[in-house]
Amino acid sequence: MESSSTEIIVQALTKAIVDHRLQPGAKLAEQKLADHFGVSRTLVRQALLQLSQHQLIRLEPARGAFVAAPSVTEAKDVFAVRRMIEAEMTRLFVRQVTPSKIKALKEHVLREKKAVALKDAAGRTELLGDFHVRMAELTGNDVLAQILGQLISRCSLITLMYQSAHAAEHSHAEHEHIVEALAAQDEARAVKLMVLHLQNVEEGLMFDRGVPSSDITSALATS
Amino acid sequence: MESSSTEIIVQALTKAIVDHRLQPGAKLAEQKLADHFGVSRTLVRQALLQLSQHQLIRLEPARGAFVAAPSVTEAKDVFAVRRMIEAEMTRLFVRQVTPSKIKALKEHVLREKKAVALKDAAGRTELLGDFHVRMAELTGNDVLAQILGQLISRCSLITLMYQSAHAAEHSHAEHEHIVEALAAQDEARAVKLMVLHLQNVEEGLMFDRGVPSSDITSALATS
DNA sequence: TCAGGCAAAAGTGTATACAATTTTCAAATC
DNA sequence: GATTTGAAAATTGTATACACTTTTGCCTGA
Repeated sequence: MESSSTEIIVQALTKAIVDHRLQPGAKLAEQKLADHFGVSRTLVRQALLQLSQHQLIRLEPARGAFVAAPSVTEAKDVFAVRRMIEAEMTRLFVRQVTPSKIKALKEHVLREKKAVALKDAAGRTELLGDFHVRMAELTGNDVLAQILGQLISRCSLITLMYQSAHAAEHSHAEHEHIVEALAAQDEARAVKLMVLHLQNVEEGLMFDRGVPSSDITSALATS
Repeated sequence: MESSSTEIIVQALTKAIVDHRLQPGAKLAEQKLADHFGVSRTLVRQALLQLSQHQLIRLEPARGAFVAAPSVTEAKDVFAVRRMIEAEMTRLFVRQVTPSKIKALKEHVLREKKAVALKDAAGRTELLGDFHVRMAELTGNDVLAQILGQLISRCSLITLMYQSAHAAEHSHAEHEHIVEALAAQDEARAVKLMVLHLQNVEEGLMFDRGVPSSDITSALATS
């Protein structure tokens, strides 16, 4: 079990969903995916089961798999949990900061800068999320990194549904400031900046704009 | 998809693992489970895949499924994350506390008292964990409840591997004190008690005692 | 007695077959 | 023209078949 074929399908679909190539509400038919990946439906179903546990798709009994369309409530809940975890994570990070850890974060922020400069929307969103996961990994707590990774991938979907075009550049600048505070071992400032950063990201989302019904979206996409 | 047969198998195996009827390291052969539940291996495999994502079992390629045996490092990581989340959760709870929420928690603590009195070890462990999930649910943040639920079920496995016989009663008393602080809307005290409680639980675990190798355990268990 | 090796048995990984349900779409009815 | 109906097509849910890997256990030879 735990074959790598299944893992490849999960990765590919995750990327397609997070990159917004598959719109929220889109149907994922098993046989079509099986043909595309050159495997049987068995492996596709394994992959879909995993994706549903990651909350990236929704499985409706006897109807199939659909790309998830997180509700505004769910979006706010995810961000609330992220603030809880990341505020404490930031404290933990400051307490055990080392030059090499700061170096690792600075290198990551540099990659972000390049992605922003290149107007690479998909890669940018991914890197902006990875900053937080990288921080978690650097604390040495694997469970923390895993839990946060889950939340971030759910955020990606939310972000891509609701985020305005210009909000992303803000995030990058805020990451830079957070790293500075971490380097200075200024716990209070680092925590404050992190919480503020997450609030900014959440507030930058346009929850007021009408969320397109998934069915309508699909209809328009195929017409 | 998402049939209820699979869900039944997941529930049954989860309970068996958390209740310690299946020891860490025990092999879960697909055909035996299929026979036991009266279904084909297909559904068993779906269930095992889910359990592996919940970290309750380990899947080894071409070798099969084994009940997870969390390492000491992983145990400490899980508790560290729980402290992060639950400290903030307690703050959130106090800020939006209502009489009916306190009532709900008090009723839960009462059920704990009964389980402790009855020396019902399995039900006791379950209820002690559920206290924290119930708190999360009462904050109205479903994502929080879901994430914490995951961590708690991992803790159950850890607790059952390492917890001393007498540590459980402490937890119950501490839950009572936490509820009192919540009812008094004393945020600082509630948070302090919660963090202390989690530290006590973790320190009550006997990490120093030799962790039996899973294979040896199985061998001795069947002899 | 014990280590090594080989064949049989058991178990997992993937594909396919078939049953059950949903979707589609055209014909019939109002 | 809109709505209902019903059969065909498509799709999902579950079981089974088969290839491949691992485990088991006996047999051999030192």
